[in-house]
Parts: sequence; structure tokens; C-alpha cells
Amino acid sequence: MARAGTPLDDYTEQVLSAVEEIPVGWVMTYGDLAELVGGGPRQIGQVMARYGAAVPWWRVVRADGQPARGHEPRALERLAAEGAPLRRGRVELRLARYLPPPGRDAP
DNA sequence: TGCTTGACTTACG
DNA sequence: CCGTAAGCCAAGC
Repeated sequence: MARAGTPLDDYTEQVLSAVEEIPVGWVMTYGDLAELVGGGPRQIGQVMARYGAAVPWWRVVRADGQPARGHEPRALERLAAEGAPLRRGRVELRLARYLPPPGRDAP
């Protein structure tokens, strides 16, 4: 569903939708989102930095499982509250990495 | 028009 | 496991 009033680009909408779709206690990496919606990991970060406040941004972590730069404490607190498998200050991607179901995106 | 920056990744030692 | 280097994509100045 489109966010009325905010004419965001399709790419931004795709990213935000994907992030909103991450279940509680699970996470996705910037690279995974980039592979999902296209572009590069940095572009995902760009969108998150601008519109991430409207989505569960703490469920988006770096490739090594560590939360976004400058948001580590807040993200870890949220993740811990959600019951995500934390290991020494970072998320255990082995257990918490979420793979979105196919069908609603480009084949 | 061209360089710098950024919620990044992978490879190497 | 940790630090450094190079690569990649788009926006901003």
C-alpha cells in the first residue's frame, strides 16, 4: 500500500516494504536487501538514513551481524527486546537471518 | 562536470 | 579475530 502524501520513488517503497516485512526477532543485511530490490548495499543505507525512521530499521544489520553505524546501542536494545539471538554485541546471522518469500517481487 | 560522502561488502594478510 | 585496501551505487556540493 502506497504511503499517501509522500511521493516516494518505487525503489524507496520496495526497500521500506521489504524492511517492514522482516518478522520480529529476525534480521536482514544490507546486502540481502540490495539483492532483493536491486542496486547496491550503500544505496540501501542511503534510503534507510533518509526514511528508515518509518520502518523497523533495527532489523537491518550489516553483513557481519553488527547493527548500523551510530545506532548500535539502540538497535541492540530493540533486538534484545524482540528476542533476537545476540552474540557479543552482534546478531547471530546464522540463526536470525531472514529470507523473504518469493512471489511479490521481480522473478 | 568532477570530487567527496555515506545506516556497505568482500578480499587479503 | 582484527586492521587495511579496493570496489560499488547514488546523491550532494
